[in-house]
Amino acid sequence: MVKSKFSISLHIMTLLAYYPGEWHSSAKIAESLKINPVLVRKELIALKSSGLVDSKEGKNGGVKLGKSAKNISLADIFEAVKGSSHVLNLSSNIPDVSCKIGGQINEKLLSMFGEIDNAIIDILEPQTLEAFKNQF
Amino acid sequence: MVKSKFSISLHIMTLLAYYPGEWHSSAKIAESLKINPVLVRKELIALKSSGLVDSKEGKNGGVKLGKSAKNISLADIFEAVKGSSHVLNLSSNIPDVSCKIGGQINEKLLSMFGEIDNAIIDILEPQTLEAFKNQF
DNA sequence: TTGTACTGTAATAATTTTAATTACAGTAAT
DNA sequence: ATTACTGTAATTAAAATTATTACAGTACAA
Repeated sequence: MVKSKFSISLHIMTLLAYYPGEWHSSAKIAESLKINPVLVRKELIALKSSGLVDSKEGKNGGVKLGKSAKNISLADIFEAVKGSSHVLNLSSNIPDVSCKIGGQINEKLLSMFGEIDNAIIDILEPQTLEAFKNQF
Repeated sequence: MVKSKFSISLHIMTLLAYYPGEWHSSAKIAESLKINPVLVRKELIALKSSGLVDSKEGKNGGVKLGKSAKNISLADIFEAVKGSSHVLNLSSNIPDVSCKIGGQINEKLLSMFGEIDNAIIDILEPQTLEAFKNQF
């Protein structure tokens, strides 16, 4: 998981929650986040497939929340962004498999990464997008 | 925090715990992890300054655990690696500060990142390096 | 007292990852 | 038809990560 994607997606979702009911174009969102519109549209792919946002093509199109901010938790956003990856990574190189530790450590690490992801989900679960946007 | 550094440091620490009492050279460690020896020595900087490893210069030098694996938790290693950074990051660009949300979101995100780091520490705290290395 | 095998660290190069840009087909409103 | 969007692919640019090279400093040991 790219470490800054959660920040970007949560920022997008907060904008949508702050101005509910409106269709937001990726260009306007990108202007606010100061990132490229194509990157916004790419971030939206995961959020859409999780049902967190709806999009409309064509003139006056854009994106809006797929459900009420009260019914979206920050864990929902985190899980959408994370997908099947983890917040932590293995080393890019495969360790020496002839070594007792090197041959087995990656599987142990991967299961630990799953626990770590779940610990993050647990603390984000009770936090709603509604409450988050109301801070602003 | 670089996402793969925890994996690298934990692998190093596991090797040291598996063969306690010996001085391990960065070259041997690097060979086992299949990474560059200089990268190993750089990883060791944080582990040394946290007292988790001792090092010895000169011939027959190397590194070994700074204390018993029973007294090292995986959280100790995580915190050493993490330092003052977070596992998640802000977007690399500064959002539009004239926007109600853009002007304030980074501080909210940073405090959330602190909570996330702490949640990880909480689940790693009860896990000792001794128990981890005994899996192999 | 010299050779050997290390750490520590800096500087640079190579590689990989991430983000930006360009381009354009498809869609829908007007 | 024109305009303003999404969706997506392809390419380029920039940034981050990792590897490599180099060498001063240290300690052991012949």
